[in-house]
Amino acid sequence: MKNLEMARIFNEIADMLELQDENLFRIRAYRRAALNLESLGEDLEEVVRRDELRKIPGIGADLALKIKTFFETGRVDFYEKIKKKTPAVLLEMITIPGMGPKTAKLLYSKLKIRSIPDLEKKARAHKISGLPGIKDKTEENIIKGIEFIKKKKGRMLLSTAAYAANEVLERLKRLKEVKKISPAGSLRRQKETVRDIDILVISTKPAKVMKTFTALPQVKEVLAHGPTKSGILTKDDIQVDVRVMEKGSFGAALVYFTGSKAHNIRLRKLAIEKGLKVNEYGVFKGKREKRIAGKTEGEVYESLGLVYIPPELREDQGEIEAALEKRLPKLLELKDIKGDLHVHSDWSDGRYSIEGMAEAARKRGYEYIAITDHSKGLKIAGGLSNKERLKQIDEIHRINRRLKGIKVLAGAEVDIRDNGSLDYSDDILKKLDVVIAAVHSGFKQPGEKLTKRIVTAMKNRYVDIIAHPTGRLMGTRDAYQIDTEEVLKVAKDTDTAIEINAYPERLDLNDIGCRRAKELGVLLAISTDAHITEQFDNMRYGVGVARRGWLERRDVLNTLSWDKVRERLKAK
DNA sequence: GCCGTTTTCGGCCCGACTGTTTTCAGTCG
Repeated sequence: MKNLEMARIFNEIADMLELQDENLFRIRAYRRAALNLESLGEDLEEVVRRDELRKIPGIGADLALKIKTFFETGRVDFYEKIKKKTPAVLLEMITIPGMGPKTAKLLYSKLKIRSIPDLEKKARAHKISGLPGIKDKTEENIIKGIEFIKKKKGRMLLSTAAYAANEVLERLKRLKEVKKISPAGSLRRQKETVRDIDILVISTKPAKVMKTFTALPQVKEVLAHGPTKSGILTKDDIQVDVRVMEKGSFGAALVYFTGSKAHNIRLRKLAIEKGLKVNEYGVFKGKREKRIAGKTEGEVYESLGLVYIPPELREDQGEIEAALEKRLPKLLELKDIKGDLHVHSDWSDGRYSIEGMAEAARKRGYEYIAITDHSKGLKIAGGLSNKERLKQIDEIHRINRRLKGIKVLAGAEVDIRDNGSLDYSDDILKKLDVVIAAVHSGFKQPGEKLTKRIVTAMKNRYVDIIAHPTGRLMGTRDAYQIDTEEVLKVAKDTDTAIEINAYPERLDLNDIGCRRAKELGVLLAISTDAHITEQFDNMRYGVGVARRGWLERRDVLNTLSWDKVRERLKAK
């Protein structure tokens, strides 16, 4: 898939045009196109082949031609040309927080900056202060900015952000001046990774809130401290921004701070078409700017002729059109989940007994779990031999007779071997209630081979679910190069469910894949892959992915009750 | 550079904070 590469090129073109002081809207066009390529559900090359590039929002005649040429020749001439003209150091300089194209160009031309270390050296030697419009403070900020990018870790996992946000929320909630508080931003949209944490506070005493926030014990550095908006860096180098508003603006502010940016832009355009104006304070009408909405999010959407759009959909990926036509999906909710179909016990690499896991699941209100310990080939994870597997099946049957209030399915996470065959023979597989097949080796094999292994596994009549289909571990390992489209199509044909693995590092299948799966009529199973009881909590991240993928209850296998899920699994 | 049931040309989202000014440009989200 070259989708991301194409997006990167467009983003880089936008950066370079910005350095050339180009028309802002032309720059925005490149960025918008890049964003839409990043979130494209299918292989861009397929779209080229069908000659449907211009159906992608933000791709017009010019960009379509650039994409087409890129696939034909492997290069984009305009990109190569502009790149030659732009000093590479300028592109690096604008990644420093607080430094935009104007400052970067000024420093470059006046001081002949050659590299970031060179810039740092000159800043520390006070060569920068004294240039037009620049004094000591700016110089200090440049040094700080360079230090920041040196240690910058990029985006954090959603789970990390949720934890950090909660620590700040809990602290601020204790203030009597805080009337309402809500996380916003990509955290609220349940994006798989988050850059920084946005929090909205409703209070009539913003100064007090700002003062408390910037003095919290977890603060390492105050990045900004204004009357209603402040930003801090925590001791874990996580940026948290808090904005205080009055209660009549709560809904409008929450829409604004939740984003995404693309979604907000669409809302504001829609408002203009209706003679309205939207900002974080509300929706305003007429010359006298009378506020007609703002208190709740529902009110804001309604005033624009839309039904309420859940945060997870706010990406300008068709949700606005769907809301206009009142055909938004009724998204899956955590409470719809009736059980967990991928759970490990101490028979393989889990920490707790089968009963221990079952008991914890029952307490969560689940009707069932599937114990799916590893198969014999995965020795490192304590995979079960044929004999042990049969013994475990008997044991699970015994436990079921004893246990009240929850059912345990006898399952297995069966290794897909190098040739696509499975790690147990059919006469063992058929004794299991649920068979999950997964790739645990050969991650670097060519895409065709990996795809073929998974496809072959799905064609086995006993395989019910494919676990973590792309194998990615965010921050550690990229997705392997499988042909997702092919996998999904075969999943549909063979009536195999695809897993949404809810491990925060995995979230695999991801949101984009889920949406495509739904379009193709593929059933998903959201599973925690829990190795300890606490990991059952990760279900909410899996549900987050599903919601971002527009999934409804009927699209997810484990929303079915015990009887139905058993029937469904047998039917394959 | 994109886009169109008011437009194929002329629009294109909106505001806070900072550092430098003395009314605002630059940057960010």
